[in-house]
Amino acid sequence: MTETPSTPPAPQPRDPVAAFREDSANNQFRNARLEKLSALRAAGVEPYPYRFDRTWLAADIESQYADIAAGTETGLEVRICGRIRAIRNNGMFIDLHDSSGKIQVFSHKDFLTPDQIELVRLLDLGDMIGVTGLVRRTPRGELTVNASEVNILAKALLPLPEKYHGLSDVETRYRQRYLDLIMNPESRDTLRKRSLIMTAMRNYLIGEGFLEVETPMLHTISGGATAKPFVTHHNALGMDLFLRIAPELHLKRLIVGGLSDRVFEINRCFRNEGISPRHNPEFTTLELYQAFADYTDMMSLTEAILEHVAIAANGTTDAVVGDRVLHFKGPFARRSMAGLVHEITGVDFLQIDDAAGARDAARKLGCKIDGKENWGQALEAAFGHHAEHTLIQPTHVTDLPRDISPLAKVHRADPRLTERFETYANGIEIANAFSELTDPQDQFARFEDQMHQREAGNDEAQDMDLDYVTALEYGLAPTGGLGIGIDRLVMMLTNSPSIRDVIAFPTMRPITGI
RNA sequence: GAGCCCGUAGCUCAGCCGGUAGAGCAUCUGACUUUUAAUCAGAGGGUCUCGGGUUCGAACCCCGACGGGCUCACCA
Repeated sequence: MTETPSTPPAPQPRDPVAAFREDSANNQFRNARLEKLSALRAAGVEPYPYRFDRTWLAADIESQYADIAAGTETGLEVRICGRIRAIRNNGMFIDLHDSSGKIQVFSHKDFLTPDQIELVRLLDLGDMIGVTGLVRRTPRGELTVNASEVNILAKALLPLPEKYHGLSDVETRYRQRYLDLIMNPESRDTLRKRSLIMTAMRNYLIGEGFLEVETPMLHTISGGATAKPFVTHHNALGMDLFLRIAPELHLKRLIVGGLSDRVFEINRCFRNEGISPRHNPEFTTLELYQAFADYTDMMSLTEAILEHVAIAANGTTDAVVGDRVLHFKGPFARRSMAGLVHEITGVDFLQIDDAAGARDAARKLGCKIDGKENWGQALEAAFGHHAEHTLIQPTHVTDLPRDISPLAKVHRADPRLTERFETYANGIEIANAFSELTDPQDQFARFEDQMHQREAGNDEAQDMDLDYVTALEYGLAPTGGLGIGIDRLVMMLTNSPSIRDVIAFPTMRPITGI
């Protein structure tokens, strides 16, 4: 009997701490910089000091002296600080980058003590330094600070990526975002714009009388959306908890309680689903609820919010996405889901009465149908397959089926539909809103229907939330609700092809280190 | 979860039909004090992601693993 061809022996994982120590010790760049670090300390210079009094940002100096002629001395003494991004002529010229931009530093023996010249000799690309000196424009036209004092603020032990081609490896850019941000101005711009967008959104809503609130991330019942949750465990309670898939049910409880007639939350949701250029396991949403309003009010509000944040991001309601320009200027087109499908495919689902007929119709339209779909799911499938990707300019797709909208009020004109809309742009959904279902008995029945769907194998069906039904039994005012996917909105307003570009630290598999 | 593609120096990339590793920048040494991707001369730097296999010989061919990208599925 010959030896059984066994699976190859599992590679021994390296102890990551030992590996870090070993790799560091063998790193020629790091060792060269460690020697300079020692030389600094030997000269009495602390390479990691506590603070620096900055008086100017690079961009402010530039705008202040944009018009002075080459060769002009300003007489203004500034204290600037930032990261060394280029060294020319043996340290005589240093490009210093701060959060606002770049400025050149001139370090010459005429202005610096011999000790300071020695310190400059020990500087490397990537070091953080502070510089004191007079501003002038060189004969070659470069705005420059004539250093009279140089302070090291942080010695960099590792070299930066190459100055010309920069860092382009997408994996490194996402894993080591700090490097990406140092090297790629467009990454900084995108994440800064994200912050502007969120601030503008908050300010707008607060100006409209909305109260910002926080609701639980840890849920005992996974509700408010149809999605698979992450499960975690609380040791002291001895129970599993779900990371929330949506804040919806808690926010509406706050409306019931009268905390405010208008509440909103901008925060994270978690869904245990696939990762793609448009999906990250954790993502950020705006959800807001406005008492005494319905879904038509939400359409206007959606338009107002998108207009407002588009201008905050880009100064215009036009957003360039690839080779297209999206116009975030209301009013957006309003198209019913069934109407769109009818127009595009010629099939009018409203003329089909039963689920089996709807499934047949969807199947004939090329949709993947497994036979368990109800009428609304079949219509949704047809919409997803044929209509969704055609919606380039912002469009409210209205009157979604009741079957797929367990938290929305039945449409006042057609019991198969709800007063719900989703806003699409560039072929993807960015907003979802409805006249909230406020009838507790109807809500209870909808939850029961969801439970039946779950029993039938739909693991994304929502759980019964009896406390939420109880809240409704105390009376929820007519309420309009709206959710906006912040990440996707930021993608559109920053022309980012991947959701990972608009999330500072997107979810990545760890490096195993074998 | 499936399919396709990718992984070479710190970074950006070459590496042909399988013959034993290259460039630029960066680093180090020297020259040079008004540069702008500074320049010039020299030097060092590699477990070719990892593990098997085929072969006299593998960065290259085959199998597997790991990581990433795109597409699809699911969804926002």
